Amino acid sequence: MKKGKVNKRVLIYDEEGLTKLASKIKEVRGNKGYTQEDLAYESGLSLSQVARIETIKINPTVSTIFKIARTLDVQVSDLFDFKLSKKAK
Amino acid sequence: MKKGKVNKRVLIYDEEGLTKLASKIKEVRGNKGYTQEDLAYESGLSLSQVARIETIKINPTVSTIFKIARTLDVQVSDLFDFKLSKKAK
DNA sequence: ATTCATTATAGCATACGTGCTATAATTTAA
DNA sequence: TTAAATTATAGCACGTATGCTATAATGAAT
Repeated sequence: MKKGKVNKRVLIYDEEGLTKLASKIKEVRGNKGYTQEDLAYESGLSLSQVARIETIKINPTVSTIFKIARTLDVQVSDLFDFKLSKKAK
Repeated sequence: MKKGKVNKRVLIYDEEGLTKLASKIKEVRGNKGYTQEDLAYESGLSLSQVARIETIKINPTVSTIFKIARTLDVQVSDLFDFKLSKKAK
């Protein structure tokens, strides 16, 4: 055991889902002819945040995704229109 | 794009979307015969977190929703199967 | 009313999501 | 190539999502 802190928190970071979500957002944004800056400005999000989401650097909150969906004028479910692999049991 | 207008820091908390998401999760969880504790245990989330989501106390991250979807064995898009009102422009 | 199960609330510590400002890297246009 | 547009990265401050532990409220069962 390492010295110092012991209880390291297991972080919730679903790489598969975040990767697929990022692809969806990029896809829809591109299809609408929006730049990251367009999306950021119209949604009220920061440009850095949009970039971080699309490059899978963070695990955004659902309200952030709601803002993106509203701005891109798609259903939220459209941004989650992919399948996750089954969890291990 | 448009510049010169500073983005005001606004709390990101989409009450409408979070309320509908909470309803969906409760609905699906109930239909599967899961208690909050079942869902928490199997997903690896804390019971308090599940309760906070269902009572709309927090704005969860998407990875948290991915865990719930996997545990309830539904598509993520099923948990977002609702419409948001159009954004004001 | 009394148990039992389930759901909701509360306080704390800590990791991290987010906005902001800058800068770098990459892509596109000329 | 050069310049411009677009995307990506980085560090900081602040608020919050999350786990944990515990307790309280609610509901169901008759």
